[in-house]
Amino acid sequence: MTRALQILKDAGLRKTPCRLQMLDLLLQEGRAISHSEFELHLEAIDRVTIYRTLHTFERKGLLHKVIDGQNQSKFALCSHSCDEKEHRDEHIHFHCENCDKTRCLDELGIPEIVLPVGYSAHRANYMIEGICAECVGAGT
Amino acid sequence: MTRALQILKDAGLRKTPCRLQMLDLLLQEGRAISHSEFELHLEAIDRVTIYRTLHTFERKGLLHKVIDGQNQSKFALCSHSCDEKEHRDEHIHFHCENCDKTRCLDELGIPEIVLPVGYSAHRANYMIEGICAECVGAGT
DNA sequence: TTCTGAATTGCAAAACTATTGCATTTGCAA
DNA sequence: TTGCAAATGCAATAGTTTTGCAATTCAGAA
Repeated sequence: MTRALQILKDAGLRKTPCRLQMLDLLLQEGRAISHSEFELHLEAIDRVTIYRTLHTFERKGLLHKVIDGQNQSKFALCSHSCDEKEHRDEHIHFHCENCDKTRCLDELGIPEIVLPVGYSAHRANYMIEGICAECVGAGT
Repeated sequence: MTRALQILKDAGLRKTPCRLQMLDLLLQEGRAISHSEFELHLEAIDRVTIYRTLHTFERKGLLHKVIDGQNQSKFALCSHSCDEKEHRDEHIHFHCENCDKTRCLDELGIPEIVLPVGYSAHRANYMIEGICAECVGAGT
């Protein structure tokens, strides 16, 4: 059984071509992917279905939305224990200004901050923009 | 001379009603403001002019774009030495889930991170979501 | 103060991005 | 194999941002 199929089963979701292709792309690329990029890779699939699948995956805790600086939502596979009830995404994201790819730096936790009195935190988001390892030294 | 007028002069920009009103709102609120919120407050001004003014201000180093947790762009006055050439915005942003307002926590610097080998950072963005001091204890 | 050119604005239209409704198709368990 | 809820495709709608262009406005020079 493929990895994608296993993910769908674990989430209690039906196996459909759209879902399998989207998971395959995410697994293959290992980074956050935008709706428009899915659209390019899944030619036979309707735009709307991709939107709906993204929402379904997010709701089931399979994906988390990544905010990059460009007003574009991207989605990355949750690496560990996310599910319908509890959604944790406490790592740093990196957006490359050269190739525009966004990656989760799963190994880097977000440093805690002491907030001013009166503020209480639920969630934190740490985004770094720069040049990624693939682009460094590769010219522009 | 009003504060807003001084800002425009320093930036070498012409005085126009739209610009003055936008700066006044930013100065008065002391937080990041979205395009749609500007639109509500500046009734006689065209949407497109607001978009263009935001771009102009950003380019001149008067504003920095803040991405809140909903992937909505908001704009906040740069507090110190930003200009056309150098743009620094190295502080934490806080987005209140209750009132939806976004503030710059100017006094809180962004903790530095040691990136994996090969990555180089230009800019960092640290966003905290939670409940702000005004909303805590005020019920929902 | 008046004039003039460049900057700025408003309006219309286009380009994107995202959502909704509904009829049809599909996956899966009984 | 069949039935039905889930998922999809298509059309339409809603929302956001950008672009082109003509008209207006600002600020410095005369």
